[in-house]
Amino acid sequence: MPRTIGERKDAIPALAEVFRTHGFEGASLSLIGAATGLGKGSLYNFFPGGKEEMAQAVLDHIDAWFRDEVFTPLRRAAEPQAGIREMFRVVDQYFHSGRRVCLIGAFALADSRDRFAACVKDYFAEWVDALAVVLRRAGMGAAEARAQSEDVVAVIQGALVLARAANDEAAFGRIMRRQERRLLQALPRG
Amino acid sequence: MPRTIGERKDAIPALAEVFRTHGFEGASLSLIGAATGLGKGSLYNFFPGGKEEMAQAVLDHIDAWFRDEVFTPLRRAAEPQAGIREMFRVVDQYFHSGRRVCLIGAFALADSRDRFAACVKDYFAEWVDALAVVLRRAGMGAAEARAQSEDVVAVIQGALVLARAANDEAAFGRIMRRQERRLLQALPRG
DNA sequence: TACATATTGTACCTATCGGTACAATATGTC
DNA sequence: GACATATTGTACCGATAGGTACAATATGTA
Repeated sequence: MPRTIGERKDAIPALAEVFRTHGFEGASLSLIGAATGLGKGSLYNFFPGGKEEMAQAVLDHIDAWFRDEVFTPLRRAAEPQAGIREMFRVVDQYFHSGRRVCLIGAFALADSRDRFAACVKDYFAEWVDALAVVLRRAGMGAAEARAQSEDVVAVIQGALVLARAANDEAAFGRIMRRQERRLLQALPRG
Repeated sequence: MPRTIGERKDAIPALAEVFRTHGFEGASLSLIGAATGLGKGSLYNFFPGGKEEMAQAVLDHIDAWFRDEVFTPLRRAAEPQAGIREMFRVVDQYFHSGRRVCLIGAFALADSRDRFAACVKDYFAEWVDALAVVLRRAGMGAAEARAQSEDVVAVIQGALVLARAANDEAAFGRIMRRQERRLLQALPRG
C-alpha cells in the first residue's frame, strides 16, 4: 500500500507564493524547486501535469479556502451586519493587509486567464453572489444588492493593485475601511 | 543626415498590445516580432536596451497619454462636474469599455512592478492627485477628496479585473456608471 | 525479511529564450 | 553618382525553459 500522507498538498502554499510573486509564465521550474524544496522528480511525481497542474492545484486550494472562510460564512451569517464585518476582517487578513496580491486577480489580467478561465470566473462570481445574498437578507433589493456587491468586490481588487503599485500597504486598509462603512450604511435598516 | 522620421514610435501601439496581452515575461521576442512586423534587427536598432526598453517606452507612452488626455484636463476643468464626467467618458473609451486591460495595473500585480516601479507608482499617484484636485475645486474637503479619489481609481482597476475575469465587458460599464453617479452626488454643491 | 510501491536525484532531451554580430541593403545628402 | 548613415535579415550565441527517463532509494505492509 502507498503512504496515506499526501505530501502534494504540503507543497501548495509554497507554490502559491511563487505564482503570486512571478505569475504563471515567470514561475520557472527552478524557482518552483527552490521555493518548495522539491526536485523535479518529486514535483512531477505529485503533479504529473507539470506547471499547469501545479497552478490549477493552487487555484483550487484558493477557491476552496474562500468558499469555506468567506463565501459560505457570508451566506449563512446569522446577522448580516456582523457577517459583512467579518468578511472584511478575514479578507484583510488573507491579503496581509495589502502586502499580498490576489493570485486570481493577477491571473485574470494576464493571459493565464484563458488557461484557467473557469476558476477565475467562478471565484469572482461566487464572491459577488455570496455578498449579494447577505445584502438581500438585510433587506436590500435584488438589483441594488448585486450592484453593491459588484462594486465592493471590484474595489477590493483595485485596492490590491493600488497598494502594490504605490508600495503602500496602508492604502489597502484605508480603502477597505471606507468600503465597509459605506456598505453598512447602505443597508436598509442600518 | 539620418532620416527624421522616428519609426520607433510607430511600433509602440503594437508593443503595448503584446505586453497587455502576455505580460512582460510572456511577451517573447518572437511574439513581439510578429505583432510589430519587425525583425530583431529593427527591434534592437530602435530599442538597443531590448525588451526592457520596449516596455519602458510603452509605459512612458501610456503615462504621457493619460497626462495629456485625463490628468491635465481634469485639473484644468472649467466645470468640475463636467470634468469628472469627461474623465469617465475618456477612460471608458481608452479601456474599450472593459475589453482592454490596464497594462500598468497588470504590471503592478506582477513582478514587473519592481522593474518599472517608478512609472507604475507615479501613474496611479498622479491619477488620484488629479482627481482630488478637481474634487477640492468643487468644494470638497482635502481629506474627503483624497479618499474619494483613491476609491474611484481603485474601483476602476478592480472593474477591469472583474470584467476580464468574467469575460463580461458589460460589468465594466455598469461599475463605471455607478461610480460616476456616486461621485457626482458626493460633491458639496452637487 | 521480502516485496510492492512511492519518492527522489540526476542526466538528458528539444525548443525557445533574450541578445549579439554583421553583412546586405535601403535611404538619404551633397 | 558618391558617400555616410540607417535600417534590416540572417545566422548564431550561451542560458534556460518545461519536460522525460530511469536508476537509486526510501517507505510501508505482510
